[in-house]
Amino acid sequence: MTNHTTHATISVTVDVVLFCMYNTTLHILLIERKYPPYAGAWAIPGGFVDADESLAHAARRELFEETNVSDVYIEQFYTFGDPGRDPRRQSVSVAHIGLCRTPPQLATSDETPQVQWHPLTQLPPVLAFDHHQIIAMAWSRLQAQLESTTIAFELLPTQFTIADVHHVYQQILGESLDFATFQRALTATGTLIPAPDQTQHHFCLKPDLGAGQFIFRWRDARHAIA
Amino acid sequence: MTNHTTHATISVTVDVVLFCMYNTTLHILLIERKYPPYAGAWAIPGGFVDADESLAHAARRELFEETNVSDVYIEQFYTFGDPGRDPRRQSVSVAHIGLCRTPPQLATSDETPQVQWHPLTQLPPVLAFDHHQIIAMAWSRLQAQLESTTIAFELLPTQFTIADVHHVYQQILGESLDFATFQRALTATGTLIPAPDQTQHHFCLKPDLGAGQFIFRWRDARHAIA
DNA sequence: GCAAAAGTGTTGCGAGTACACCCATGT
DNA sequence: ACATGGGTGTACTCGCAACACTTTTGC
Repeated sequence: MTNHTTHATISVTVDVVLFCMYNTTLHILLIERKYPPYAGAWAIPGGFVDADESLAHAARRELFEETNVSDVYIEQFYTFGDPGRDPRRQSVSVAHIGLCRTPPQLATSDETPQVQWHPLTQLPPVLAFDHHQIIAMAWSRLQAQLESTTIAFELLPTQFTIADVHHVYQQILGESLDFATFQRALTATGTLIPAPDQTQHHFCLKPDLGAGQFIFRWRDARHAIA
Repeated sequence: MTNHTTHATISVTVDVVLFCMYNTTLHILLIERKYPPYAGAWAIPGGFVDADESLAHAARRELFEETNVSDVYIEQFYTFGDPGRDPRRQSVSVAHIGLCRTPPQLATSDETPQVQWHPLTQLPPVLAFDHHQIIAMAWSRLQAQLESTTIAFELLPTQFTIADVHHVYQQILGESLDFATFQRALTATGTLIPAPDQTQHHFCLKPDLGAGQFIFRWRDARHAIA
């Protein structure tokens, strides 16, 4: 912060690993690159940060421009800046996790001929840049946050059954969980309230939940993650 | 990643919140800024990323140039990029946690008239830029990692007693922990081995520990964090 | 329509476990 | 001062099974 000499010109980009429940399994959104480098390869959406724009805003904007997806939950999780990760120039990518509730309407643009959901367990063997690493880290971060945040509910409608939540947790963790125990642990968080205008069995999250108010205590889930 | 138009020129900087046990309590390293903006205010060390340099390398280099501290553990934790966080220009700061084992020899430079340890619980009321927020987030991340990583051992010599570890954990969490329970939980991780060339009561970490191999299971510690 | 089936939420129980607390011992 | 173990009582976890209720399905 005190260096007054000239410094390197580095591009600042944002990338988004967008998760969604699609056909009852966890998918992420990939686009096909039109131009080199990695022309024809699949990549996660992303692009340059504009002037006077926050990182989260840039992530949402690029996602919308390239895939027509809007209204998603966005959360930054890591920044990738190894020299050589972009063969053209030195570039730093602030990577984000994106979660959306129901598969939104996709649309291609001039720049992105293909936009498609891919099952998390069957990704294309080669991806552009270091995107394989970014996706792996996004998934692992998503798993780690299940215990302490309500992040999984961003993959569900605002009203949901406990069975829905159970299914999402199983998908993210990649293992099956005893339902009764899951249900107890979930209600024990004290963050669920019955959905107002719905038939039975539907709940929604308490509004204005602060950070750290959601504690999902489940010992064996922690075992499995580690 | 596909945008070929010109884009904003954004500075990429790194900042380091360097933790250290100093006089048996947890301190962080601050420098006094010499030039505007925030001339005279305290700040965490940091600066611009050079050409063909990784982010971690930049963090280590800036830390050394500004404070003469080297050989520290560095780990990235968040990137701050709100417009306006630097009044001069749009700038993105990739923030890092730094941990060092014993208070190293400090040295000022032309650019940094003052380099000093500050107790984490008594920071100067005003800090440069958004550094207060950065420090708060670094501390909270450090706490969260105690359960699942060996990060706390980076604050200790390579050989240590269990009481040393106990003390560090208490400092980071800001609360006292029952020693007997702590000792049992720590040895239960199976990651400690007796120190080779030392008198009794000294241990060191198992070498080549992989990620996820350290699980510190302690219910009430989790209670307190949340 | 009606009965069977499937889905959903809830409760009880028992075996095993984790934990806090205190103290004793050896080094 | 440090590491270690014992002992105890409490509280909790988890998986399994059973049950009540609703919605859907099939005939």
